[in-house]
Amino acid sequence: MRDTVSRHPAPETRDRILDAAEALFVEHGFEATSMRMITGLAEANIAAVNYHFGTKDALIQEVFRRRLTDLNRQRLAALDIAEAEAAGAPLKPSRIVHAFFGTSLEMAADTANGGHTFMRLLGRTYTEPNGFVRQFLAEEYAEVVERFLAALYRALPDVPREEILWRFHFMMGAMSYAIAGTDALQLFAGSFDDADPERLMPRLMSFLLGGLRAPLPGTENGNDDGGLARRRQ
Amino acid sequence: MRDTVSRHPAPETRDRILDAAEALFVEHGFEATSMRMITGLAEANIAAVNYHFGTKDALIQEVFRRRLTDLNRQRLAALDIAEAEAAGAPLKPSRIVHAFFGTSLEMAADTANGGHTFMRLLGRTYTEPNGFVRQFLAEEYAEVVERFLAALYRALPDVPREEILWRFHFMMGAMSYAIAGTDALQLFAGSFDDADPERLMPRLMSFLLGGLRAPLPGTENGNDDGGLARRRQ
DNA sequence: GTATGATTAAAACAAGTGTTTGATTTAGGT
DNA sequence: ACCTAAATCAAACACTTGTTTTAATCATAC
Repeated sequence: MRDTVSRHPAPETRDRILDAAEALFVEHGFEATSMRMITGLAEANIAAVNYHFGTKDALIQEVFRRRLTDLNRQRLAALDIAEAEAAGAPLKPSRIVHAFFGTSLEMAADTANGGHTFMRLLGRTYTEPNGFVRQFLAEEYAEVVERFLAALYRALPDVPREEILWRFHFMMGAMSYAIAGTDALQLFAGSFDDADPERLMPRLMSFLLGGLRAPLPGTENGNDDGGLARRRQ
Repeated sequence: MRDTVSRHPAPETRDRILDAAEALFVEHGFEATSMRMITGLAEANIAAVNYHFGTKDALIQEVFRRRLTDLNRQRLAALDIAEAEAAGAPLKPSRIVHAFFGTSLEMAADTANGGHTFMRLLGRTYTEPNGFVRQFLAEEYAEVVERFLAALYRALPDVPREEILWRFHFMMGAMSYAIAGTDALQLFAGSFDDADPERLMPRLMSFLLGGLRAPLPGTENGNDDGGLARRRQ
């Protein structure tokens, strides 16, 4: 039967399909990746994917679920540790940012086990409109986002929550591009070689924190938006 | 003949196809959008797209070209003005950032003529691996990126060029998400209503400039990366 | 009005899509 | 040994894909 987990330790075909799908999705996108490409790379029969997952959409969902559950658990764990150390006091923004994006980049640094592949895929998917994938992401993210936003609200009590929300969103964008990384960078900088992932983490962190702690729009000091923020709130 | 511009002022069918394609691409992606969806929405015959553009790939390319040429011209014009005002002196980073991202957001603010639609599509495409589209983008962007990077290098002589390049990349990511905007934000913040595009510009500008001018990674003061940047360069 | 070239139209093309079927193999429990 | 359920397989399903073909229409110039 097609119910996912059986008594037996689950043969390897299922996992080979997931790995192949993940790799092909990030390279060609969901729609451009056919079942035959997947089963071909996984060296499985074409019917295997329907047998193990039911439909292509269910396969896509499972590709996300298996990694995202882990990732979000790590994120929450990192936040737990930080909050435990703070012993009730509001966290420093940098700790929060690091708990979230640090774990993300750690997974992205894992090129051997496909973590990097997956994070690229994830970054793209936020802005993609794959109806059911978005819905699924929203559910999978609900708790994590709630916890981290709450932490940021406490850490930055003077900043309007709306603003924090947007900046968190911007940070996600920067991270997404950071992970897409060199491939995308070469797009507008032909001669570019330094892709040292060791340096990516501090690079991104500096940028994110700089953005998060930037003076609020509408503030007159140091903002200098070129005269475009005439409208004050 | 299928040569693009004829003697006659070009009938409207061609443009209807481009508009329809643009709208559908941003909603479903390139591969998931079929010719029949396009010609259906454009109220044209299925053969019309091959007649006017040759192939689907050529159509995709033209969807980008017609807007990107304009956008990049505006970006360069904005930079020209800024440099003229500076009269040879290095520009302020904020002016450069504003010349680039301000024009981008202006196009994104145009919801009536499809500018918003296109900018969302563009933001996604940077990180997408559509072989020939990426190649095309690289060519189309070459001059603009060269000019803006050169301006930033002059404006921030103390910052390693490598670092500037990365931060420019991060800024592109933040902008991409900013434009993807509310749709993506609702993904992890269900109750969210403020999508006022008037406020987006100053919001993003503050964040971008904060990130661009953040202390360099490895710098000991104010960095606070949570202790992960042990490795010093 | 007729010739000319650009555009549109309907129909078909081969190839590829996700999914299903039914038979066959594999493995484990009693 | 037999039985049973899980897993794999080859083949076919109905349908959609991008593209091409051939004929019909349209507008304009002479």
